[in-house]
Amino acid sequence: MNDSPRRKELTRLAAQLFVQEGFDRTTVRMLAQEMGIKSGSLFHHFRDKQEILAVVIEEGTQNALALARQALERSDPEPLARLHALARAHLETLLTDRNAHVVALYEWRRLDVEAREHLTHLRDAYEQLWNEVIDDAITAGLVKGERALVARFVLGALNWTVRWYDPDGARQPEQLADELVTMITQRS
Amino acid sequence: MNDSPRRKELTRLAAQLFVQEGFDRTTVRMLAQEMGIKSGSLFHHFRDKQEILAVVIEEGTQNALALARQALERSDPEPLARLHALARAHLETLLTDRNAHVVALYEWRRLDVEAREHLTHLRDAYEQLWNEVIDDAITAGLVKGERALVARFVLGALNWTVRWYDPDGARQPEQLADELVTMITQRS
DNA sequence: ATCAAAACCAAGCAAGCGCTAGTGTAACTG
DNA sequence: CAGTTACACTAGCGCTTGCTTGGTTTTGAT
Repeated sequence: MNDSPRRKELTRLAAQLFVQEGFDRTTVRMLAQEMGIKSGSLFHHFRDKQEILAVVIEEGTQNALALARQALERSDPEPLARLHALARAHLETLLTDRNAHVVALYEWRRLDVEAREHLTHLRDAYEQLWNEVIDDAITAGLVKGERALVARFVLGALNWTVRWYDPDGARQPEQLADELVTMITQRS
Repeated sequence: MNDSPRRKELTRLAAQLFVQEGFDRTTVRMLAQEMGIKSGSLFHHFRDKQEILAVVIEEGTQNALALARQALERSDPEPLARLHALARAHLETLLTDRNAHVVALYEWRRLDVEAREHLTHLRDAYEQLWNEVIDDAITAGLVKGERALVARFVLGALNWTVRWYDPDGARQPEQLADELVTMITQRS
């Protein structure tokens, strides 16, 4: 189908409900009510319930990928600066576009096979950015460890923030990113 | 209810199904079939479906807590040794008792209020162990950062392993734990 | 003013859901 | 041996689910 503005808005609402209730417990009737239409009308915008999930996750991932690339382009080419930039970009999308990413993290397994394959490619592209940046950081002696493991540990630490981060708290996403980089980099 | 050996076995099977299908998509009929009984008989062992989830998570958490305490008791009292010991214990339970922990991580929100409160206390007790160990590591100058943030980053990195770790791969859980500790500790 | 496309609605189907009621039976317990 | 308990069964109730159908209204370009 298309990507009309109406559909964008519906997707945003769906993401919110999926976070609140979980994908399986969110009924098409709940979705429709939140959108101010009847449950039957929902299938004019989306082929089926699964597609809504796929669209929510796709949009979040595309967004993250775009922001990460932008951040790297604008960054100082020094390995440490790039590491900071990518970590900040990651946390910023994660915590502002939070709903979509929580859904991506928690409901990934509910995607059907085709959607999962498509989105896996997107996610791989995103992780490739991390691999490069971390490779450089290790080569420069900033970080100790194997690339593959470091990347996974770092992404784990960052993604885990959606579980405890309080947006109303005093701390900004950037500060979190800097703290993480501090933790894993060696004193020069 | 009790904690008969039969119930233990049923719990183990339930955990496996919950991981495969997710809690909501796992029907009582599926559970019963996997257990070799009819769906009605299931409610002789568990009050309702929710209770099965609670029991699965409780058992996993109790196990992790016991193992962590044991590991700390046996460990050399040096901060670095304790950090290693706790990380190893964490990954060992996480990856051997994997099903229960995946359920705990993914289906926590499906718990009803009472169960969630009870299990939150258990989890807090577990995290308290981490807080102490990390506090000592920071004081000893092994790790840079704030205690609260370091603990959350480390737990995130460790828990994330359930998403990518391949038990048939060459790497042992202990090695992973050591790699993580290497990454976050400062060269002496 | 016209008319196609887009958006919506009322009604409901077929399937599946968690759970209950009532019964049978074999194994323990006094 | 009578009584109790543990465990399983059959049958199905009441309800919700995702989705379809067939038709109506709204919108916007010409």
